Amino acid sequence: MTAHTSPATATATRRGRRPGTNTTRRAILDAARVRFAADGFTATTIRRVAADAGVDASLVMQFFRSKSELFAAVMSVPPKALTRFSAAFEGTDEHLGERVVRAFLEVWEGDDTSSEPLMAMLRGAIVNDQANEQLREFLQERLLVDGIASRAVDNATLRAGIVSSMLVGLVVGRGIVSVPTLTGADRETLISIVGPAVQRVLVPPPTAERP
Amino acid sequence: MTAHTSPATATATRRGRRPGTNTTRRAILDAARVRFAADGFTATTIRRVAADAGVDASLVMQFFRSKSELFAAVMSVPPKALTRFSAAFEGTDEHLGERVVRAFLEVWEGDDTSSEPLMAMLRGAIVNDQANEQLREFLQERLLVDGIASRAVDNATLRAGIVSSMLVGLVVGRGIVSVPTLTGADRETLISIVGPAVQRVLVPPPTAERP
DNA sequence: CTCATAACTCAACCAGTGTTGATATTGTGC
DNA sequence: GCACAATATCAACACTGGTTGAGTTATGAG
Repeated sequence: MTAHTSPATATATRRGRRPGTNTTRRAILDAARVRFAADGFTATTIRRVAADAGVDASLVMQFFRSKSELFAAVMSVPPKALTRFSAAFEGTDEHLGERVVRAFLEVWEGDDTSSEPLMAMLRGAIVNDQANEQLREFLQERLLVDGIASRAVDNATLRAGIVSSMLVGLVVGRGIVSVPTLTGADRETLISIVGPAVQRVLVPPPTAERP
Repeated sequence: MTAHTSPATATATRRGRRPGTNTTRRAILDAARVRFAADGFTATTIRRVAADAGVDASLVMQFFRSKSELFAAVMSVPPKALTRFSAAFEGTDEHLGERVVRAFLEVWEGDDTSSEPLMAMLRGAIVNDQANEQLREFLQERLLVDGIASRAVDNATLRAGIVSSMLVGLVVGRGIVSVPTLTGADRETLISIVGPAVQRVLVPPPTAERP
């Protein structure tokens, strides 16, 4: 809504290269990240991103070759997030579930800037093949596997995948579907309820589990 | 891919009303259900649905007034599913979690015909407002609430929402993202792992839960 | 200074897509 | 049999949205 036909700055709609330092590429990326995270892949148009960045649409195409590549440049699992998860696995089994849930929620619902690529990935996963593959890989390999693989449990990988997908479901319910009950709950309450459940999946009690 | 310019049947591309009984409306609905469930809302075009049904696109518009209404006619939570869930709550607390998970998976991954409306709803939930609202309502009210509301637990509604969204996440991981580990696991294994976790959310042990 | 090159904008193309109005054929009630 | 409604196709409109090619202005190396 800000800049459309005539940006507020003095630059106006001049025709050629802009004077001064070169910030535009970054600006486009920022705008794209926001849009893709908020509106999803199909609902986000290049023209809109360009407008948000105060730039012509064709420039976007010149920097990134296509809409898909622009999306790919934005949608990702930040390495920070992966580190965060690995860290959650250090230490004893005792409150493992709780730690994992906390890490998950903090990473996904942290400050907007860092969670946007994740949201973009989620929202794109249904329509865009790259996002779908990225999410699959995330759920399959990158997330809890290396953490849990070292633990001596049956179906370790499966358990990791289950926990991941379930927590993604929780995030979707809060952030995309916006279920009032879920959005209304504060993080700690959520952790106190979900934590033990996740614990139960990751570290099953030795007594039961076999009918 | 089948019928486009010249359907395989003898009807050819005749101009007016077809002789015989009237099946076309149902055919359109069937085609739409399949497409919406498989490709999602935006990726599904009216022309494609029409082609699948062996019909001109404008006829689809005549029966259902718009793409959204066609989608609305297809995407839904079948009453059968709701009944199934209610039934899962009858009986003791003891294996409640297991029963709920089983009901959930059976309903969502049953024969294609009955699960397609649910899948359509899921795939549409990101792009289409109606689907989003329907899913929200499903997670919020229709699902486990009436079942769990009668039980004397703190945060009963919240717990219901948590379980629902987590199980939706599981279904998404299996059916939409197609995580190999998850798709590879058979339903009973899944139930045996997820059941206790869900149990832990719905019927928390009286001893713990307060740090 | 000069000139290649990078950073820009403009106008337009092109393919789809939802949607509509006109028309043709069949069924049905009188 | 006949008018009217229901069922069907066809052609085309309006519009969006990704993508492209040509032209315009700054930067930076030689």
